[in-house]
Amino acid sequence: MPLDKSFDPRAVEGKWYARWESAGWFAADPSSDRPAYCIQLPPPNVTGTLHMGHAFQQTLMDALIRYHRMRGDNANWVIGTDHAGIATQIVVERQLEQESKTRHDLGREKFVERVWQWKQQSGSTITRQMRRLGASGNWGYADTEGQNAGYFTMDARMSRAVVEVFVRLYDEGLIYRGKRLVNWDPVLGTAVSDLEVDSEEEDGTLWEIRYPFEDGSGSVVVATTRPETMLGDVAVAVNPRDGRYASWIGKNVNLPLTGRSIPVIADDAVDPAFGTGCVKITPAHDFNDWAMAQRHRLPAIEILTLDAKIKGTSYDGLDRFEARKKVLADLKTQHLLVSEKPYKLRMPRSGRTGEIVEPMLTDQWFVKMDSLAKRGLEAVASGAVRFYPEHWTSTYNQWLEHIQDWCISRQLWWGHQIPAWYDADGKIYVGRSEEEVRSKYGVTASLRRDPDVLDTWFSSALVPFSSLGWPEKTKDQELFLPSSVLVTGFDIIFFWVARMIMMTLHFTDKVPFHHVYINAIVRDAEGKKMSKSKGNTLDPLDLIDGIAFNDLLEKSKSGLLKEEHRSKVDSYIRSHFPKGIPAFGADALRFTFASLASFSITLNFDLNRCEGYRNFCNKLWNATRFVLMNTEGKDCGTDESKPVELSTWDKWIISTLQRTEAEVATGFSEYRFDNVAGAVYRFVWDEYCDWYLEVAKEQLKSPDENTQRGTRRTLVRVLEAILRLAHPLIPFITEELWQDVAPLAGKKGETVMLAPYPKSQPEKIDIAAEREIALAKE
RNA sequence: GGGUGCUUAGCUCAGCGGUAGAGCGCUGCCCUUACAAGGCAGAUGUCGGGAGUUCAACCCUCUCAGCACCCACCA
Repeated sequence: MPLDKSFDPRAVEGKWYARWESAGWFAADPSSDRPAYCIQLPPPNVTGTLHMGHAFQQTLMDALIRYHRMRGDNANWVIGTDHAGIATQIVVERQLEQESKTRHDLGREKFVERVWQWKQQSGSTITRQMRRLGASGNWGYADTEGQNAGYFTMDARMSRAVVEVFVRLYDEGLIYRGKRLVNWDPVLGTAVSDLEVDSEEEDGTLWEIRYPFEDGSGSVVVATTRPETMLGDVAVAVNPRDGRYASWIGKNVNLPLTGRSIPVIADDAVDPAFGTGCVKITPAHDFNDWAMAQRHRLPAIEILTLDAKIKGTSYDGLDRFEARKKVLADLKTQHLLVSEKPYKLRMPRSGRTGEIVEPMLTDQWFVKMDSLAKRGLEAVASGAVRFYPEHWTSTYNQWLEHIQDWCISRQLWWGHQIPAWYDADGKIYVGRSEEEVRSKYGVTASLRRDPDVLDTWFSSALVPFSSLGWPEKTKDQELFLPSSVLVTGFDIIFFWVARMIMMTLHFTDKVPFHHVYINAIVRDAEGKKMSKSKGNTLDPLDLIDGIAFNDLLEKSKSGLLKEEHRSKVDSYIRSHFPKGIPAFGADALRFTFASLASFSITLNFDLNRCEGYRNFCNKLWNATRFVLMNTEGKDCGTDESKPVELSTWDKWIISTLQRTEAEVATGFSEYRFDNVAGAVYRFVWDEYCDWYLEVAKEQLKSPDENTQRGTRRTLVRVLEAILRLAHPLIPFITEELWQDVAPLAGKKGETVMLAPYPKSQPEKIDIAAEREIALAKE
């Protein structure tokens, strides 16, 4: 049956994915002694949906996995999803909000139950979408929940590893608990780590406030962006070398609005050139001030509650921003407000909620980082772990060289609860379970478990070994640890990559992976960040399936609350997608990603490119159509005993194929997917289609049987090799076509995905033929 | 303040110490039975500015300018 006149991705994609998966061809072989090739998927948020960044990243991983699988490696793409503590908890809390409830109305147990329900309900979305992309993940591996979605970071098996790691680190003195100043999200009511705080420049005000000397001899003027914190001031600091103020050091000022007496102290950290050169010191609510207070043995006076309301003064109960207004007004009436100037400052906001973070003195759990970081640095310095592109090494090093202890406790309900218990005196007991704690420490009195959960990244850091069955000794750890390459975004080098390296080294003495490929960030065609409020986000599924204009418009605006965003998105869609988006198919999308995957930091996704590569798929389809029309049912030279006559053109295309195969191999080994795609593209279009097929048309008219046979043989053999060569990038179309082409080329096998990958054979390079054809082309 | 990357055709990007490349777009002609999602022909760039090294620089060095990003406690 002849092929359709043009390639229709819809007609082939669905059937082949189902076939591959049900045949079990994605699975690794745990008993094989073939070389292992393993990739750990950065586990996406279990309740998330696939975005362009995922699709890009996963295309590259799938290409690598398919390439190595075809090369005969024991390929294992370990898949899983992440419980995404804060993000997921927020989603469910918003749902509750719709019902006018808070999580406290439900209580912890019921709330967590509710999150699990949400997870069960929406948890399969992203893995379903990955399948549409053709991702040949090892779905059944580490799949404790029977959903063919790999591991889940909160499933029993993964959780066990988390507890084990926590207990061991605690016993080794690498985890400690203490009262520290931490970044606090007052709306979520939890600590967040340094990394989870983003500060952007914003418009603020710099106020100057007068603090009179106690002895009536004048006053000090301090500059501040946060006047309300003066309620917690314990000192005013000046630089010891600042001549203007030398005589003030040691004197006391009367802290306005409170009547407290506080000293003027000297500290090098004060910049004489900034503001007035005098700084108010609020140790309980500022990191700098805290450090300074430590140096001068000053007390910390807490003036904020955990929900950021003033406490312990006459402003009691006022929200921090209300308090600011009132403090300023009161200072004004007392003529103590000297000036008020607009000022740009960096506002620290919680990464998840956008709320202004408040440094807050609280009891938290920390991981001591210095020794772990040292090993992490060594692993990269020695080349045991290598970054692609290499320049990311400096980013990694810089962070590890200045690392702070990691605050791992979160005051949330969704996550791994910390395995620590307290007795009535507040004494801490850490163990794998309450039973273990009781027997280990001989405790009989009542114990209360620490209510906090762990930072989501704590469990993510363990994935390279926890997904392979740790703490048990497993064959899989021998085979698949270290994994071959980690493909991920630069934004999580600190959050995740560095922590995996440190944790995996610490617990297994192995690096988690040999290579780290840092992929580009996907932007829109103009290089702008994709964001929902701009309307320039693309849904990978819409590129595969296509979407009508009206549906796209509605979809892009859904969930947008602000009218200004809605109208902006409206006009963006109207101008950029007046006809919606045509269906390009998964192969075209994948090929586009690969083609754009150079080593640059951003990938500007251009729909026109995608269209070009859909055309490429169509070209391949039609080339196959031509070959089939001319070879099916005819003698293609499968019988080696029959003589064939190969023309210079035949020898040339075979020779050029060898070069292309070598180019592809180099591209894969360097993670230059753009070069892989480019080599395939040029060979198929510029050489095979534009030249060889045209020449073959003539050769097939030759009266000589042997020439005809040789031409047909070359046509099908080269095409069959092309299909295998291109399969890692465009799996669906190549599988569909290979089924028809392979038998003509004398190849057997159920699927192209397990056929051997073409390997360049230098002996088939024919320089004379190449030279001759180069001339002929001119 | 520290660090990283970028600046090449209208757009998005490759590139190499030795005569400037791709895709898309553009111009003209072709519905020639594999493909109009196509074919053939064609136009387009003092490779950000300046200086240096070299027989030779888009590529190496220095410097200036602009853009982007990351980290950091200037109130």
